[in-house]
Amino acid sequence: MDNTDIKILKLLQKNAQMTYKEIAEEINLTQTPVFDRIKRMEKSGVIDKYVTILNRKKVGNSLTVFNQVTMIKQTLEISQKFDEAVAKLPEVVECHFVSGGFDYLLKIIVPDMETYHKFHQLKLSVIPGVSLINSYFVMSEVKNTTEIPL
Amino acid sequence: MDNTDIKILKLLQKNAQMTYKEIAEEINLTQTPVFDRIKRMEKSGVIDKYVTILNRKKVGNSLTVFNQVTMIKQTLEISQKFDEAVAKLPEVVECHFVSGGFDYLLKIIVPDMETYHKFHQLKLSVIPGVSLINSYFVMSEVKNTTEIPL
DNA sequence: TTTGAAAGATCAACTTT
DNA sequence: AAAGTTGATCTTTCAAA
Repeated sequence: MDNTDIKILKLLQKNAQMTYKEIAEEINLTQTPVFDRIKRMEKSGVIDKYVTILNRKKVGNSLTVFNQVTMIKQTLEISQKFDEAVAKLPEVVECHFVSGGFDYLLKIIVPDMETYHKFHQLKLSVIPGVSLINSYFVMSEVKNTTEIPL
Repeated sequence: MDNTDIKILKLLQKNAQMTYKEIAEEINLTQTPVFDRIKRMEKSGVIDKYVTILNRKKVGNSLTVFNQVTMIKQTLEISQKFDEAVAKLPEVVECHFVSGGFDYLLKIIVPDMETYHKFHQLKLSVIPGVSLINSYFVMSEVKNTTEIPL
C-alpha cells in the first residue's frame, strides 16, 4: 500500500460511486492502474465492501440508544452465547466487548421509545448472563462517519 | 415508501454495487421501475450516500476507544465549540450528545495505544470546556454494521 | 416493457521508467 | 520487472419509443 493507494481509498471512503475515470483524473493517472489497484485491494481485503447509507430519520428510525451491559460473570460460554444472540438482533448495530466498569457497549437503533422499551425488556435483558443494563439516550448526533482516518 | 422500496433498500444496504438488473431479478421486477425508485429515494434523501468500508486492521488502525466526556457546564456556546472541534478530528468517527451521567459519547479509531495517548492529551482534553474523560478500550468487536433495521 | 445510444468497466497489447 | 498508457470490447445505465 503506497501513497497512491491511500489517495484512492480516501476518495472511495467518501463516495463509492466514483468512476475509475473520475478517480484517475483526481490523482493524475489513467483508468487502468486505478482499476488494477482497486481490484488488488478488494482481493487483499483492505477494501471490505461497498454499502448504501440511509437517512435514519427518513426511514423512521430516529432513536439511538447506547447500552452498557454488565454480565453476571465473564466465562467464555456466557460471552459466546451473548455474542451470538446480539448478532441476530437487527436493532443492535454495534456491540463492543470493552475493558473498564462494564462488559459490553451496544449501539441500538429503533423507531421510538416504545419500541426501545420492548427491545430492552423482551430482547436484551432476557439474554442469559445479562446482569445490568445502563441506557444512554442520544439527544443529538454531533458526528457519525464510516471514514477511517488514513 | 412501500414494501418494494424496503426490499430495494435492504439489498442496497448490504451491497451498493448491485446492478439495477440484479436488484430487479431479486425482487421480480424489471430494471426501469427499480431505477426510478432508487432515483426517487436518492432525491428525497432516504438514500444518503454510497460509501466504501475498509478493513480497519489491514489499513493499520486497529485500536477502538470509547470516551465518555463530561463538560464543565452545559452552555450553548461551550457545546457549539466542542461540536466544531470534534468534527475536525479524523480520529473521532462518532460523537453523540447523550442524556445521563456524562455529556458526550465518542468513538475513536487510532493505530495504537501511543497514538491514542497523544490524541487524548493533545487533541481531546485541550478542547475548551472539557472537564472529565473516561476511556473504554475495545478488546473485541462483536458486531459493527451500517445497516439500519427495516 | 422494450430498445438503443452513451457512458462505464474490463482487459489485452504496448510503452515507459 | 513494475507501473502506466492506449485502445478495443463488453456491460450497464438511462431516457425515449
